[in-house]
Amino acid sequence: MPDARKLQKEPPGPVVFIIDDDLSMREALTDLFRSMKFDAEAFESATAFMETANFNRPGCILLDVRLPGVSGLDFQTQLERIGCQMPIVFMTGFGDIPMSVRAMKAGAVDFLTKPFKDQDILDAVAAAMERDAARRRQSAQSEAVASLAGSLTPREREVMEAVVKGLMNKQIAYELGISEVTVKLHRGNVMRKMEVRSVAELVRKTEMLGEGERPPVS
Amino acid sequence: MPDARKLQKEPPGPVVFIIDDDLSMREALTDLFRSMKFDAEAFESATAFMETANFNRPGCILLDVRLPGVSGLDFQTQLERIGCQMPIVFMTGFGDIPMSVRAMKAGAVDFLTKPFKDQDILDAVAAAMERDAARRRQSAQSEAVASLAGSLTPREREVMEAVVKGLMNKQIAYELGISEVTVKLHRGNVMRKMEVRSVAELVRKTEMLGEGERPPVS
DNA sequence: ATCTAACCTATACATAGGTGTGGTTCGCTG
DNA sequence: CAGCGAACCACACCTATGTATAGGTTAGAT
Repeated sequence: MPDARKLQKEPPGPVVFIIDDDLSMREALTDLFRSMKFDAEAFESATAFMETANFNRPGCILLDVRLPGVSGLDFQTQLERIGCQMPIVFMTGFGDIPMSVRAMKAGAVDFLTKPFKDQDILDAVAAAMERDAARRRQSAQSEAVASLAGSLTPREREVMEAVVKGLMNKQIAYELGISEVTVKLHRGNVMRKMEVRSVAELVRKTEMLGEGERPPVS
Repeated sequence: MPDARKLQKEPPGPVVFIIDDDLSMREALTDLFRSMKFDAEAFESATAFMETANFNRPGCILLDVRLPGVSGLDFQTQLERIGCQMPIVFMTGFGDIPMSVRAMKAGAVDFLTKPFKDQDILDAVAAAMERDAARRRQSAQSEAVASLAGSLTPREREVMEAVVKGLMNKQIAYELGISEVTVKLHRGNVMRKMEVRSVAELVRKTEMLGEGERPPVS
């Protein structure tokens, strides 16, 4: 991750990224959200957003379906693929049902038809922020665990997996072809490095490992 | 559960419940699904469905949005409230975007606009069946665990909770105000009744307890 | 060549967990 | 009241786990 420093320095306040080709809409929305507690940044196109925005910030995206270049729906797919998990609220003046259904199936928070009331978009953004915060909590937890697990040696990892499977030391020893004392040694290291003091805690921590991750890019 | 016997006797094949006030549509869909591997049952209205259908069967619901009496969307809410978790595929000839979004947010599998191609509804139903099967697997597992846990005495349950928290026997003994030997006794009973042979397994089983349930009705 | 990390082993002791036998008490129910 | 199940305790015995000490080998880095 080459831009880790940049991410660290970002302000923690949630931001609303507005992507719409209509200038007056961008201004209206920017004003609206700044009048609330939120940061707001507006972009004219998907490419402008991709070039400028830091999409690892806490926040959400307000996305117009009809954009110059790629459509909002395709852009949603694109964001998904590069690992941007920011919740998306769609807006459209000329939409149809299949479009909205596709967006919702792909995980959109809401799909608003223009014109909408201020309250509608505020509610949608609130829901999106809530979803983002939840995902972020989950993700932070699982990264913390992954970081601990990263300090394990390969052997310790094997032992840990066997322990959470419920195997006894002697079984682990047999399976790995080593002596029971060595298993105890590794096991002790695992407990220390994973910062747990019981098998129960260890099981719960390891269960968070296969969940919150999404490889950034390839 | 007064109708448990009835549920047991139902055939296991997945069924498509079709709810549409248009007779020709009902017939066409019934024929279509019967020509595939599915059972199909058609209803003219939501009330007819509620009176006749066994909605604990594996299957899904094809629901027209515009119905005599309650709307399809309200009916969705209603089903949710009474604990019917069958996946719903909406169909409509006269829908709008907010309608489809509301349905999708409430968990609908799909929202098709009439006229649709056979393949569209077949795909949607396949997805719905898949979702139902997944939910059913999950639910069956968690019921099996709940059943095991149901055979525990109150004290054994307390001990189990303490064990999965990672407490040691002596801590459990202190917290419950009993001796350590008694804790061991209860603990042994817990392991036997829950059909596990390690704390790791026990933790995993208990983690399935607060998930798959939904009280049928009040 | 030396150092280090990762891996392995052994002995020894301490603590934790599991099982069995036997017995007490209480409250409920036939 | 007798029987039963739940909950409790104790003693004894065994197994499993944890920790510490004191080593050993190997592969890769300095």
